Amino acid sequence: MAPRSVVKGVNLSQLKSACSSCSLQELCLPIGLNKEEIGYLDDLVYRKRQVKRGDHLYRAGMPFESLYAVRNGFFKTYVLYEDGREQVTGFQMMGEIMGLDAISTDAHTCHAVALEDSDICEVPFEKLEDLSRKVPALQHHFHKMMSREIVRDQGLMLLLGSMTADERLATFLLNLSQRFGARGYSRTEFLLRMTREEIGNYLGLKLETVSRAFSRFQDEGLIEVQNKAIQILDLEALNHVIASGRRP
Amino acid sequence: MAPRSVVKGVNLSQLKSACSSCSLQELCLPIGLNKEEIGYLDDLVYRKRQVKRGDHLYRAGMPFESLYAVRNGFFKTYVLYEDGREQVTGFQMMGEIMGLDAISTDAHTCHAVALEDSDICEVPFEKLEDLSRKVPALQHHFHKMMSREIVRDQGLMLLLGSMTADERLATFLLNLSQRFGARGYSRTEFLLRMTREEIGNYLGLKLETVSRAFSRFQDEGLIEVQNKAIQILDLEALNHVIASGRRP
DNA sequence: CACCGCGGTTGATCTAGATCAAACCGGGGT
DNA sequence: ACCCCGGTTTGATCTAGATCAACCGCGGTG
Repeated sequence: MAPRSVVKGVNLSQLKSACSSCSLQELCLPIGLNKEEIGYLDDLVYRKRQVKRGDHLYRAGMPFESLYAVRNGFFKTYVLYEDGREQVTGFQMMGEIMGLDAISTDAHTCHAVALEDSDICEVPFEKLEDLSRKVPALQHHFHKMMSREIVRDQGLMLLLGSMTADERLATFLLNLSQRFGARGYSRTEFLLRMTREEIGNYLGLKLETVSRAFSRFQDEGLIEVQNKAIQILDLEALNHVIASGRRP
Repeated sequence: MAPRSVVKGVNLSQLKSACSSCSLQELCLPIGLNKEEIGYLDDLVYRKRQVKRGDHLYRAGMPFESLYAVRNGFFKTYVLYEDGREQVTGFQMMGEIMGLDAISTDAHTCHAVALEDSDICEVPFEKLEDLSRKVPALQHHFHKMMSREIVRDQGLMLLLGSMTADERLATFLLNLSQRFGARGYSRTEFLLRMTREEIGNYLGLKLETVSRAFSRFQDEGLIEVQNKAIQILDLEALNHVIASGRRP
């Protein structure tokens, strides 16, 4: 109720740094909120929770109440269909939002599981809607977030619809590289938190095909793989694989 | 400015029928707006335009100002990538919304072309945001619409990532059937407004594969195809193709 | 310390769908 | 009536990736 809350354990500078370095990057960082408005946000994001590796943050069918922002760690979201088919719909890292799909039906349509010990912020959706009615900048930013998710999915469609295995994997690696880079981590060295099978499922490939593509890239000097540890040796060449690279 | 507008050429009952029968189905029909609120909407949807078959409603890169609701007709949206690759991202019919992807960048990311002479409603996005700040039901409904688009795209991912050609086509036909049905048209007889190539692109298949699948379905008595005219003879069997049907 | 088991790599084969090629069909224009 | 021409069907072949199968390596556990 109190419009601002300077108390409550989180002061402005902490929040600011929380924003830019992790959790609410997507939610609050890019918009020109004034201090008072940031105070609102402080009220909004009320529960910060830990999720252990392997634990589910939510499951399909659970009533939808909140969105979740990854503060730290790594998640996988996936859909399970009646006939047992599974589709990984995304891997979320620090600063990214989960649960947007659930708004449409008031129930989660996918499962979210932590691929490593992670911290999340719970964002009660009703509060977010209330607040975004009062803060146009927040409203607009939220709409952009949803729209960005749609664009992301459309990129995936192209990938799944018309790329070769090598192109898919190169796209995947470059996407991770870019996202790690944007968060201040190395663009060229990182750990894959997911298995080959999960990568394959996400990219519409079998795990053997993923493994072979990794090996091929390594043989050609594009990357260095050691299990989950990836080092990109030649970003340029990896980019080249995608555009007209490896198709006949 | 005027909160309600009983004048302006469109009275309530007309609007109502416009809603349920076509344009704003998705936008206004399902929510419990009161009369005054519907009056607002009347202000909002200000331009109704015709788009001739083959004409583009918008093109990628154009500045984003409005969403568009299909009142009548049939559209295709597609993305063109740098290297010339093309991905059809959807086919929109009466009552469906185009342009949600553009919010994220303030510019359209895809092209929209009419597959037959069509009527659309232009919905200025700024006005929609203004209004949805005043009308919570509208706000929530708009969020649901965006979310539904995300869920739809995730369904496409599963299709593209793990279905056989037959399953894809069956899914496609059943989806059309369901959408036509929901609009009061026949669930079992309709015209395909798009070419085999467009279907193939959408489903991640080549046109020959689409054609062959059509022929196979026809041979097996599931459907009757004559060029663009489709008649579904056995909905049940078509459903069966998808779930465990045609995979080894 | 030996064992187990999961995740990963690698090889050999198989196949759905792509590609190449030819013929067909139907509607609009001269 | 004829001829085009874009869209479609159908056949023959090719191939990327799936499938099947064997093996490796390492981290946890009795």
